Amino acid sequence: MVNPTVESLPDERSQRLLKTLIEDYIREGRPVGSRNLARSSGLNVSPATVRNVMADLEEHGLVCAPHTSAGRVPTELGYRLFVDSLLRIRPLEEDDFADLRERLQQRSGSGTHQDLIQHTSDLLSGVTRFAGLVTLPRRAHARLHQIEFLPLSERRVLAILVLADGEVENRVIEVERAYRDHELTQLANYLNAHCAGEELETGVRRLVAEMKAVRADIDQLMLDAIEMAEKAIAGDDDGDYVLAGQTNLMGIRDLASMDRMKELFEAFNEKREMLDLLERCEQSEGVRIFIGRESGMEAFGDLSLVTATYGREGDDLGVLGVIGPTRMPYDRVISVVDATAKILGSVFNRRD
Amino acid sequence: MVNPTVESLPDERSQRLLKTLIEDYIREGRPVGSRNLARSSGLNVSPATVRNVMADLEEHGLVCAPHTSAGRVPTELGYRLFVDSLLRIRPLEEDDFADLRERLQQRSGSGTHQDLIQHTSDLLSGVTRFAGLVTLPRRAHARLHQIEFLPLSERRVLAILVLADGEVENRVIEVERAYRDHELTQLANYLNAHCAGEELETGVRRLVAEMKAVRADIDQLMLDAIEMAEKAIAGDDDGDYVLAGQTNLMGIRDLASMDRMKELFEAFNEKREMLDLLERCEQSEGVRIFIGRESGMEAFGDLSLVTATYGREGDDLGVLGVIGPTRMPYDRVISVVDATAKILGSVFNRRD
DNA sequence: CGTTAGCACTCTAACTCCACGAGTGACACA
DNA sequence: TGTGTCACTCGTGGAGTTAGAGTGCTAACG
Repeated sequence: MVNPTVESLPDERSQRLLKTLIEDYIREGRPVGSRNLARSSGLNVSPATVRNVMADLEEHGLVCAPHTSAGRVPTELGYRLFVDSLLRIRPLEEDDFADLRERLQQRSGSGTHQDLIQHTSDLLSGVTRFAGLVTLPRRAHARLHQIEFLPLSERRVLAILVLADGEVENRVIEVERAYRDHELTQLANYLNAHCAGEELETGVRRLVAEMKAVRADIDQLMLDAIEMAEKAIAGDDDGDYVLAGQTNLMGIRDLASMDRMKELFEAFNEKREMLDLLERCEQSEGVRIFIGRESGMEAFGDLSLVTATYGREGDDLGVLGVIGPTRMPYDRVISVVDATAKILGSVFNRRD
Repeated sequence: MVNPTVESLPDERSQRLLKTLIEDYIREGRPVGSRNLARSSGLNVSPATVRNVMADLEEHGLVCAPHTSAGRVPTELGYRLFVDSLLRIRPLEEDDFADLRERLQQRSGSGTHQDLIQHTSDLLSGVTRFAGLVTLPRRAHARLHQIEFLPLSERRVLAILVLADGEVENRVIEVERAYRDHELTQLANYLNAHCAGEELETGVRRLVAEMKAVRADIDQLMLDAIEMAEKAIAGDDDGDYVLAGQTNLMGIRDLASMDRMKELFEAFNEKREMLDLLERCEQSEGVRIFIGRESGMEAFGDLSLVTATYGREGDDLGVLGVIGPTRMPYDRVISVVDATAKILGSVFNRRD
């Protein structure tokens, strides 16, 4: 298989034809034949010429014909080359961008992260008419505002983490011995004095480091405080995501069979595989696109995924994106995903 | 339309035939003809006789023929009469019951309500191979174990409700003036002393009543405490439910079209209509069955809903059930739903 | 009078046949 | 190298056919 760069198609005309072919196919959804392609490409060539070019493209693995006497359809490789080299994405119109920001911010003031994420996912789904997808922001980088401990029973303590952005989290932790009320208050005071304003993980890690440094005057209080803190922040940071508008995917897959749909929805429910996939996105800046099976998910058949990371100031918080048919209007979806990521990032920025 | 009681079918034989017809249809899924019905009914009658009976049943609106020369299919009215009068439900085998209990309890120890409910829903879905449905337990009747207040900022206080069953809830409440730490502690102490162990609503209501009674020695502390408490418990008690195994419904609806499926899934996502429906179930004891459009939901086409309330000691906490094709094995589903409700109720009972 | 056998009729599902249109590959020619 | 042409292929959709299942009706039977 040829490396799918634009170099594999040296001549301008082939590129032009592939581009219009894919655009036409995205628009119409049926294999496009040489006559139509010749016309809509704007090139002044005959269908026969187009057929020759098509034969070349087919050899490069960029298009294929579903059967002998049908038009051509782009392959995954074709799409790949299309989005990588042929597609000109213009950023969202200023109006649309403002509209998007408006609709996202109107919910950003109040409510939990969960609400905001849900709303963002709905928004992505609503605007694109495909499925929207947003991971919950990673908490590891959340800054601690305050921590409190509440005795629940003999050996169980409730830790309450208030984060800088207003989120509150409860963790029930098991402890070795019974603590008295004032002890817990003391522990909390100690931690609040030493870790407030810091990121959860680094805060605790710094404490441990300090402890080792001044080994001399370690007292039981500090030891307990650190142990508590470690237990409290060691929450289920396994990640999760919110999916919206799955139903938009129904009836998409060209002759969408129930079985494949079922398989897909079950994959969404499992979440594990999806999270793996999304994690892979987190590593790259900007918009990332998985076409069809490139995602590595079997159930993804004719679906593609367009993602971007969102975060504040270079610090990634999570991933958002859109799942739609491989045959989707990439330019628009890409702009929307990109813009939404930027807006969501700025919302988190402001919250902090 | 005739009242669908067993009285409308005075003779034994008609009932017997309707029963076998529905059983056969549930098993096979195709219209059943007179020859087959005559045989499988066990009655020693000829197909011709059966045809005569069928004509009667059709007149009563209990069965209908999809087209002239097909067998008969039960109508919604037919199913109604079937489940109301014809169906003998034997309670679950002791083994199956124990198995169910086992599988539910293995998760009951740890975890939040949400986890338990999710698991129950999964269980219902897994055992019946249809969609499981469980509402979150109403909190109004939850008993308070402890309440604490944490200052967040000038005018915002975080209320932490620890309930008797180990659930913890956070509420951010807006207050009129800034409270100092020790004031909040005092308020919490007051409330803990006076309301612990009581149900949220009754506790506060009793406080208000007491306050009115001893109008004389009301001090500001009490006033503030009550106001706080009212704000704290006035949470979003709008209810919610957990649905599992929706995918089991795909491919059910006889020639399941994507469009109807989509409509249905969207109804599930809306939740509002579903919650209305479930609320109606809460009023009756025991198992309740909605057949097809009886539910009042358009999207429910050929689906039926079997529900039961779960709770502790006559005190309803919520509703659970199974959504499946109208053509479902009611005896089994009913037993499973009934048993699950009982088991879940006892789990909550023990937690308390 | 209820039950049964027989019969003509109806409807569906599955199959074949066929014609049409869209599109292709190959080849010869400018 | 590009173009026009021609024979060929393939999927689609409609028409016609058949087989099977099942019905309603009627007349006969106990």
